[in-house]
Amino acid sequence: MAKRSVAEKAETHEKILRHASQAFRAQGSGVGIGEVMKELGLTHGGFYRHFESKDDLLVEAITLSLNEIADRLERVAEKAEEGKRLEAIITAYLSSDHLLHPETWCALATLAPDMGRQSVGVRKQLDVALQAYMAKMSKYMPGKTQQEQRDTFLILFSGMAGAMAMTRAVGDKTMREYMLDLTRKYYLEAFAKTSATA
Amino acid sequence: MAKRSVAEKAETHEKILRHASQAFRAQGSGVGIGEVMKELGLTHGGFYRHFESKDDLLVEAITLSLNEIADRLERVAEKAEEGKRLEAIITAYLSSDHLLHPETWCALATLAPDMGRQSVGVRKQLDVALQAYMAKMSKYMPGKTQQEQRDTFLILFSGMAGAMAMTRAVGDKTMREYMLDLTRKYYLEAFAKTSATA
DNA sequence: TGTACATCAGTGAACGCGCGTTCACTGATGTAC
DNA sequence: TGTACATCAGTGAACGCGCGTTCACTGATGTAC
Repeated sequence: MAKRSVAEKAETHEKILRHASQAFRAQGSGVGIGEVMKELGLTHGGFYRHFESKDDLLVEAITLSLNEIADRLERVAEKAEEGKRLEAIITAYLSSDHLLHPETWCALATLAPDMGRQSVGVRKQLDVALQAYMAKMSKYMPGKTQQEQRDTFLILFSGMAGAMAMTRAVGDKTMREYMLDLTRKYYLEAFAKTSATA
Repeated sequence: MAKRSVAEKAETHEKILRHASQAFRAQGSGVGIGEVMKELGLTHGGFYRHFESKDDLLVEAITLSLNEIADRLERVAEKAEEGKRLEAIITAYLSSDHLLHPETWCALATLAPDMGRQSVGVRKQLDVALQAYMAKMSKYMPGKTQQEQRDTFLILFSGMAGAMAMTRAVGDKTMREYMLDLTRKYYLEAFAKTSATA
């Protein structure tokens, strides 16, 4: 209707971003601008006062998603006692809550193939977000050097994201629960064995 | 133009299916019917003489894709000498060829999240294709019982599919190659260690 | 084997719909005096 | 502090485009006699 205050504009910007980040995770990067705006009680035309293009929104939304999940897992890790932090991360990542709520969890499990199909410009920006995800998580990974910790992050998180994606691809509910339990046990055993190892 | 012979119809049907199966893997399930038909020198209207709907095509195309990749990996395994078959499968799956040619390789690495967003009816049919994939591959998996072999398939293939999807999500070429090598070494070490273990 | 006719693969226009983006307009906000 | 005016967040129509699906039409194929 009319001009808004600086605070109101920032609020709207964030509402669009947060809602889009959830919508993309839930329904894929094909979600339309009109739909996102409509669900916020706005019309599509106003979108361009906040973002340059849909690609711009996609980059910002995925970046936010990855920051969110990194912070979330960091909180999970910090709540756990020393020595059980990796275990806590794996248990949270491969949880029923993650399976059933793609919109608030890891964007890699829902958008990795979509990310791979973006333009070079978009992917360069997404690389930054991925690096940040890795930087935040790798301190909880086993390994003698930073490089080893990063390697472990790449192996573990790509594996867990694949497990989550494939579990969601399965239609049969019993099979889904089975796969989730199975992979959680595997990653706990392979990466967070508190006993033995040395 | 006019009616075609039975053989010609079957040929067209297969051409549509094969081309769609590659297009979906390369560009995602959003690829349009018109585009698929156009690339075969046909018009969109004729599509419905061969498939009931786009969902029908998607199910058949993903089923074909999964059959194709299972057969391909089976051939790779059979060519390898006894005891090195799993190693051959992992090496082929996490190869540069797979990374660079999503259209002829595993549909799980490109379409798993899309599969998870389909209707209940579509997913029931996709479950059958996934089961067939597992049935063909699990005989090459380590494990004392069929159940153990299937469990290993689920863990290994969801992990490798995730590794491939995340590697493709990375824009930087050096980083991509690094991730591919890293994950290939990990899965070989973790699942196909020919030495030791017993 | 030859003829008449039903079948139906493929065409291309049309359906309603949604996409990303642009733009003239509105009116409250923020600013310059 | 009060007034005049430029700014611009948000609206809603319009742009060209592509989507999945339907349908009247065409003419070669396959079949019934």
